[in-house]
Amino acid sequence: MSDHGDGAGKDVLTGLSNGMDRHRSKDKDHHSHKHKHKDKDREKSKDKSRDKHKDKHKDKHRDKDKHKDKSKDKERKHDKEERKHEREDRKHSKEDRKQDKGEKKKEKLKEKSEKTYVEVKNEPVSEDDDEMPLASRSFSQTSQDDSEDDDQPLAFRKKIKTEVKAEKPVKRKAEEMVDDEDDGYVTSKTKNKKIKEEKKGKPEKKQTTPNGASPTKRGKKEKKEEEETWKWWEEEKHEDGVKWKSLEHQGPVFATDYEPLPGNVKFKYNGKEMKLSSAAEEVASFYGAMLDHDYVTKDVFNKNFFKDWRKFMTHSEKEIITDLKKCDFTQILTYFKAKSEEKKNRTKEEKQQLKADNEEIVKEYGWCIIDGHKQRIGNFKIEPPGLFRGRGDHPKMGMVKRRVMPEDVIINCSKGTAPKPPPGHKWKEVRHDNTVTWLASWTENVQGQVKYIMLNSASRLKGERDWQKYEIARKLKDTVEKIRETYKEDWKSKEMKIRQRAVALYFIDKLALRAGNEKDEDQADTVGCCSLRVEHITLHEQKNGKQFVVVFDFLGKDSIRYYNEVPVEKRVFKNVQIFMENKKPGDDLFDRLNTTIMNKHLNDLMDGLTAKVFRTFNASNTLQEQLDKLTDSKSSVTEKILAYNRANRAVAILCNHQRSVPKTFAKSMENLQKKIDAKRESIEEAEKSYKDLKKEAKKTGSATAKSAAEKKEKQLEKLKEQLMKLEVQATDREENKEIALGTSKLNYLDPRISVAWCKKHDVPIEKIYNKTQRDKFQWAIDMAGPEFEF
DNA sequence: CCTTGAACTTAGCAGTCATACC
DNA sequence: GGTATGACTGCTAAGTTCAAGG
Repeated sequence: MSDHGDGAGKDVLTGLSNGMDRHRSKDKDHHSHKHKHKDKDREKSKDKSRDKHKDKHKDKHRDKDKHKDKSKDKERKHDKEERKHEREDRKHSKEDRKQDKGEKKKEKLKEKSEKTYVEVKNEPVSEDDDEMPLASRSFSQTSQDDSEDDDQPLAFRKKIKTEVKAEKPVKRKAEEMVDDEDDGYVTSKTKNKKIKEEKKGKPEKKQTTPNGASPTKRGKKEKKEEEETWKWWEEEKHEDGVKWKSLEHQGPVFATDYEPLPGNVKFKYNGKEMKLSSAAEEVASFYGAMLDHDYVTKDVFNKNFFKDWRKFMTHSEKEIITDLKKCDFTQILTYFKAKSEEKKNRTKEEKQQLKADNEEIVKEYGWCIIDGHKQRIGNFKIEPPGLFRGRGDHPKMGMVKRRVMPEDVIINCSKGTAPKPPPGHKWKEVRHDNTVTWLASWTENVQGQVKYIMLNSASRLKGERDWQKYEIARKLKDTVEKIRETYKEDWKSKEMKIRQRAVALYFIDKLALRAGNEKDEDQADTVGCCSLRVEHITLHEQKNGKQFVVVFDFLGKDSIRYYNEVPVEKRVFKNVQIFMENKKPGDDLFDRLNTTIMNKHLNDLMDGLTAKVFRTFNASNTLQEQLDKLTDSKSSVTEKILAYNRANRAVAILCNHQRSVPKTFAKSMENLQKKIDAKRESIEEAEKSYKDLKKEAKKTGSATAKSAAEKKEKQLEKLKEQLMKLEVQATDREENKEIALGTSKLNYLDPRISVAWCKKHDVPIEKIYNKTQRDKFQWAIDMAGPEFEF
């Protein structure tokens, strides 16, 4: 097992017949309580036998068969229930840890060395058969020193760090100022004037022309010019930490005011009509509009909603409405449905008018002027109020997301250019912080996180960072072999922490796992590499003819299931065995590790290296390899594109980018199959008549018959070709049904690889990237020649 | 050191749009 | 001309990372 270099997981990468069993975990279906209970029971029995590995394995096997039965959803339910049970355990252990932290250093030290000792004792068993008796000897002997070592250098490091910090000038903080009028006045004012002039100049031209003769042509032309002119990648970069010199914008667009329901739309409680206060009605309508959605079948959702809804009720409403089950929102739903129907049926003119209105808003608020250049803003609209739709098993789903007011919003811009708040309102604050890239921000009430208005991905600010990201990934390509040697060496380390780190890094490298930060209890329970728990992996000395197989089965980001059976090096296998010893299913697999430790180590190995760089590197590298492998320069453009898509798919599989099977998938597949069958039939027919014609031509020898036969032959060929195309389409679609290509294309694949490939193989870039993507990757399209290699 | 929070990237979904197809 | 379908876009949740403060 020394194949690491090209990583397993990659043998899978043609993406065509992947050995990985990946399943989506979202449960979209309604689930009956029956299932729940069943799962619960199963779960219980599992709990009982959790310390017996054999039983556990069995259990997992059963699970897998179940997957193959396509009962993914049930499966996930099971996972969930399981987690719920074990959450308790986790809480405890977490609390223990927290307590640990709180205690005095000396005690901590003692405890630590004790723990190390325990682990050490187990060590030799597994190490013995491997190859280093040395380690086993030194391990237990030095363990105590180790723990001291462990602590001491840390203390030293800390000192050094603080010293260094003290010397360094503190990072420039925003000069948080309540708006304009003050010192920097003259300079900023003059600067602003310049900008304003520029700004004034352009839009005015723009606005006048559309009213004139040929609006569309002219508009397009100008837009093009604007977007294509700024080749920021040929300009000098900003000094460290500074994100802009000048920034001017119009502020965000707020959600439209609440529009009360018409009088004939009635909410009913306990069968009786009831007029709600405006605030309560608004929240009720959020719920009513979602009545068809799966969310409303979930207890957590309903509970959260109801609790929050009551906060918006008047006193008397609160008294009456005490049970969500007695609420009847159906008229509200009907109303919204009718409304969207109406929307669909609007006349052309109305639609056009609407479109024009929207464009007007974009023109006004969708752009900013940054360092003298007009750039598109990504999300200039403030999120409207509604019910929080967390993904997966989110404890906060259904909570009311409040309406954001100007008073909640912080504006960030150049001095003296602050946009006016909507009439009758004030901004929460106006600041001028050029060390950040956001134009406006507010704190959302459900999770308490800050939300930002930022630039579009075609902007310099985003593009530059994107470019930089890929440069770091390329740098990793040069050093990755060395890093691999290092961590392989570390598998043998006598220090548990280092071993864990090395094994985790191996997974990150080989499987492109995410780092895996710790999460709070009030978020969905998902994990990444460092936060894997014992319950997420199972070990098999032997599985499907392969040795030392680790089976990963966990919910990752967005509660997407990751399932993968991975043959690993023996040493890794043994190490994981050790990590799992004496642990409950809910315990951390890498109990000595977190993302901070991992990233710190990575940064020591290479400047700028973090866990996620491996994902970028892995993805881009894979694309390059696959393209080189799959592209036949003699083939047609269509075939080349197929090759590209396959390479892309390989990456998507590696990164576990899934999507739900499109709702219409089965149907459209059926249609396609019908087409294929029809085509087959007509081929048969054509074949028959061709034979007949040929016979006749032979018999009669007439020229007309002969040419008719030839004609038929050609037709036949054409038909066959069409059939082939359809078949390719069918397999392509089938292979793609659960895989999302977009995410990797947008976030992980160095666009220069694709651009170079297009240039080298004479494939028009439009075939690979749509307009938005071309905008985003402008820099790459401009700078990468056919010779570029990742 | 550990926790928390800010800032920025990555993610899938749902609605809309464009286009192929009848 | 209408409809079905896939592509695209907007949306916003959910990650990662870094740095500050306790």
